[in-house]
Amino acid sequence: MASDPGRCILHLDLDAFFAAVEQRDKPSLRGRPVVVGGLGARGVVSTASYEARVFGARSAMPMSEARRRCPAGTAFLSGRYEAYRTTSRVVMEILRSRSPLVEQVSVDEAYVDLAAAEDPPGWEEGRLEAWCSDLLAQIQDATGGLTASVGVATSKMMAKLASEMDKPAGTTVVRPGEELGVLHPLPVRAVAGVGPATAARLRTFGVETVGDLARVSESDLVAIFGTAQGTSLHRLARAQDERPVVVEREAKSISSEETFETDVTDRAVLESELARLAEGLSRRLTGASLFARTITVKARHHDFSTVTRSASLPFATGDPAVILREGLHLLGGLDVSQGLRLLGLGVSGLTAHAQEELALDGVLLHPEVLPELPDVVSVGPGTGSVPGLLERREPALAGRRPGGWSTGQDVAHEQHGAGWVWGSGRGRVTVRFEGPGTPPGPVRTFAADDPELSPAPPPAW
DNA sequence: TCTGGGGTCCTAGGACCC
DNA sequence: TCTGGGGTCCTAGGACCC
Repeated sequence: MASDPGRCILHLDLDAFFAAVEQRDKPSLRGRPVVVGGLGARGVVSTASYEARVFGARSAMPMSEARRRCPAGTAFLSGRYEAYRTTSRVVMEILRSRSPLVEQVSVDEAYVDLAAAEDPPGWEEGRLEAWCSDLLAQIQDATGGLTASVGVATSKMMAKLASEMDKPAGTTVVRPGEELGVLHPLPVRAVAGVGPATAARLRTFGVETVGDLARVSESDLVAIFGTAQGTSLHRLARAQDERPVVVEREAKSISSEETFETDVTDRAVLESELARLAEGLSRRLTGASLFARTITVKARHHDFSTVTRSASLPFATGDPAVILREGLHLLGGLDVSQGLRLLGLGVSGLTAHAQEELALDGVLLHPEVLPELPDVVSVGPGTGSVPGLLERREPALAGRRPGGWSTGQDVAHEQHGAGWVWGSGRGRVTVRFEGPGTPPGPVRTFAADDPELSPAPPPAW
């Protein structure tokens, strides 16, 4: 059976979300191409506004290429993630007010189980569409004009595909029984879990569309792709997708990484960076009341080849010094002579309780004696357990941290009021004075260290 | 100035235990 | 002891998603 008419799932996707928030908060950008993403040498595009997409700018595209494609007058902004999160929360609350079963997939995307709603809209022609249009109007009203696209269908996969069919600000309903007619003409990439690699492999078998895929036997798919992916492909090609809407999932890993502006060969710099990453991870673990047993170091070489090295501790920890020492140990085993373009640190094997003691041969060993064991790190306060690291750290990072002002950032000036950073460099920063409530004002340039200029929180929504 | 950052899931081989 | 097999944990890498 391709569909269960008892299930009714809505997928909502905020249109060009980051760029739309920027255009909302900066009236001078409305109607103009806006690209949000990394502005450094190695940045990529997070979101391009629809005006920028006309010129070919796309998510995940190198920023350098987006700059080549887009005309003068395009705004290239680094993100204001606080503002995006704030607006996201507003939208998710609206969804949760409509049904208790809301699965937030990302900052701009969510599934809603409409069958679980207090007053389910049902499949009736017209009524469901009106329900969706009311939802979109409520979102637009509460967010200062942001638009979203929604799809409603009997499964997550079909709902997501439906939401993509009429963007932006569209509503598409795939009613029970209509699934295969919609699904089969689409390219295989439409199936959840089919990316470039799988699509290329399927193409070698002459499979281009989902309809083609549905004609391949399950045993052939399992032989080619393995049990999990093979059976999944077979089912999804028939629109059989029972995945439930899951309100909350427990985190399995936490990681943090940085791509350097230029490749780094200096181990002192890498170790300082690792310390910074370890401290950040520790803070996030503490914030989530979690502890981790496995530490993973990730390194991307100059040629973009990527390796990971991981090690599991006999106990769970949240201590930055423990995470760092294990990370340093793993990093020590890597060849960095050709230079690293990226260094990352991650933790997994998360548990809610610290277990900083371990049973070995029936004897309980406490952290204090762990240093005597090979390959087991010490437990000590802060980064003090790595001699000299803090001292080395600041000079090593001097001149490397971005510092200063980032384009798009919200600021306040004592005389001129609220604005945002239009551009910066050479010790100067240019600010445009405007906000969601105030029309485009003047552009003024200040010294980057002007004491009257300070970072400001994003406008509230 | 090619290629971010945060995740999830799966596979495969080896260790180790029963 | 010519020798099998299941289960689980660990590590490394790959594919995919937003």
